Amino acid sequence: MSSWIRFRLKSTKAAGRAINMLKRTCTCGELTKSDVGREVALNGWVDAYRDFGGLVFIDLRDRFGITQVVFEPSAGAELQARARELRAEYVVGVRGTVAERLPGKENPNLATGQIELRAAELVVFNESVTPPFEIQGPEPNEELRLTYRYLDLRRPSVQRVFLLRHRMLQSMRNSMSDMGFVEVETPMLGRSTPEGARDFLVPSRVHAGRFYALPQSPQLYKQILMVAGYDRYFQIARCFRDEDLRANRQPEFTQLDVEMSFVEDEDVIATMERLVVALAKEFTGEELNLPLPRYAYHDVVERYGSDRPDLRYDLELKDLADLAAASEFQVFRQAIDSGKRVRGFRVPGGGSKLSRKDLDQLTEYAGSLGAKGLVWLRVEESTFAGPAAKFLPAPLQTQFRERFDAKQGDLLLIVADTQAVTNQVLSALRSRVAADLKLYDPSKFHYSWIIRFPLLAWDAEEGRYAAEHHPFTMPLPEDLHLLDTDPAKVRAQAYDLVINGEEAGGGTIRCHDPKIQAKIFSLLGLTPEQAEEKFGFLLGALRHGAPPHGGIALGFDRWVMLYAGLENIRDCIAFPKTARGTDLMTGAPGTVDARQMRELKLRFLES
RNA sequence: GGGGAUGUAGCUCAAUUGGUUAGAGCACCGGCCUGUCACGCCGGAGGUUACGGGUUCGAGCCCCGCCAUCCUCGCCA
Repeated sequence: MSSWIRFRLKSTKAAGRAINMLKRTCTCGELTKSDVGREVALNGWVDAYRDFGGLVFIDLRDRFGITQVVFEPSAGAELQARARELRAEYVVGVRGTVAERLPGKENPNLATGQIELRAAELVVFNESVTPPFEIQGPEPNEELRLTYRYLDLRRPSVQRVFLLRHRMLQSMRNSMSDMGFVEVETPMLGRSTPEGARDFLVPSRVHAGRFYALPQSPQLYKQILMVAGYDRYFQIARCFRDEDLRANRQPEFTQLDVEMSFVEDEDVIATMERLVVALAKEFTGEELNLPLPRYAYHDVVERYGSDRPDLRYDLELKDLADLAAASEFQVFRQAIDSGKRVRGFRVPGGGSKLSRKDLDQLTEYAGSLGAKGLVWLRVEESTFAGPAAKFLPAPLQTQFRERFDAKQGDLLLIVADTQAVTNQVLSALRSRVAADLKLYDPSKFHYSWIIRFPLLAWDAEEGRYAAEHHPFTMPLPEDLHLLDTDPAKVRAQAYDLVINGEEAGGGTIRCHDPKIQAKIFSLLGLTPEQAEEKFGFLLGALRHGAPPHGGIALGFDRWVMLYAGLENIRDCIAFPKTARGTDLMTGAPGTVDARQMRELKLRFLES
């Protein structure tokens, strides 16, 4: 039994007894044979009732477990009659004696299956209308689960997730504190800053026409805390981004936000690895070897088509430019001639395991991601099979074989297109094929760091560079000279933690050198005046004695999702939003009345 | 904003090529039952097939529109 219940039981003993209150002495998950003979009281929800006329059984449920209660004739006709009225999800208190079950009547599926509670007193705290779905029944559809979230959250399989989330939160907080980090809260009502995602805005009543913005992350505050000398900061921070949602993306989410002073990237990475090792051990039982593998951004994009590759399986991409150029196959030739790329990967055993229909579906999938086609080649004893095979003469087929180290029964998947499209399509195909063919153990985890991201990315639409991470990132020292000559080649002191192909977190060493910062601003198309206007408070802080500093933010929800074995981030957020940002339980976002609008001096424009 | 999937009883699902009165299990209601634990047995009620149009002798099924949920591209670390 958890200690807080014992504490409450003691502390309330002397308090005045409310009428009809029957306080529990135990939870529904803890009674065993050693409790036989005790008089106890349980509180909980009716999970199931079985009425035999002369004998009534109730399964009583709370978050600790289920205990069978039996109402025998000897308890009195009146008590039995009232027990017979109980229905699913009624909330009751039962007092009685713990009894050993009759021989042969034990239930091995219940932790409490050796005993039952012989009821002597029953209090119905509350009845329940018939629930829209059964708490222990088949999984209702998600729309219904979110509408009746209070019932969904009552389901044991869901409670398991939130108990895990709680324990991970506690463990993380303790680890950070033990490593000397100070937890500081930063504001939710802040100032809108450019760059990054769209802000959620909150209108100011006092200052009509002005708005607060909910934080996309505590980024600027945590840097200011470093200037203020807090040295090691962390926060379990709620962040808000008003962008379209995905299976792993919610408009408000929780991140472990970290910042450290007097550090280089190695220090941040090493510190986070200690945390990852501790959590992995506690919640997955796995002992990780340190350091975790690290890959340079350019290498993983080349080898896997993604900056967050799922490395639980191999399926490494190969470049085929030279072979494609030597072929007569128009799809390949045209791609090469127009400066595009031809790349692909080998699926071990895929030639025999994937049917023609599977391959057609993969082709369709590739098309939906922007590819004009998908070249597939089944590797046979000495030849290739597939629509494109006839365009590849035997000597070239041999070279393909060697390039992929292909064996009979394998499958080659090849895409000819731009760098961006081949990346996108091939990385998506990698994960889909790996999942379809079960090329990895879904209960295992793969952790890696992706490092040396580009500092800047060219934004064709805006005609300027945009910060790849954020505008206060420090370039790699050896790339500093490229800021003037070839800014796109400058690599950043940036690092992402990737778990199973999910971006679990990312961070950078910050730029505390005003000269370098000024240069970056100018590349971003910001004049000193504009930079001052937008980030003045941070720049001001950086001029008042800023230590070298850097940090990271880990996506906590995604981490819980992975460790809970979930495929959807909503399932580890107690009250999540739908993909369109609504809350089906509360109806948010809702309208507000005219008086609130007037107070804020806002008017709704019909679109 | 684009692409895709789904929507049938309270829930989970079925319903041949467009063809009789849209079915099953669970839940619900009534009855019986002293050892069940997915209790069992008997009986009952429950449907605007998301919604709005259309085609057809006839639509759950085909067409158009629309709403909701999910996945995804764009977007977003």
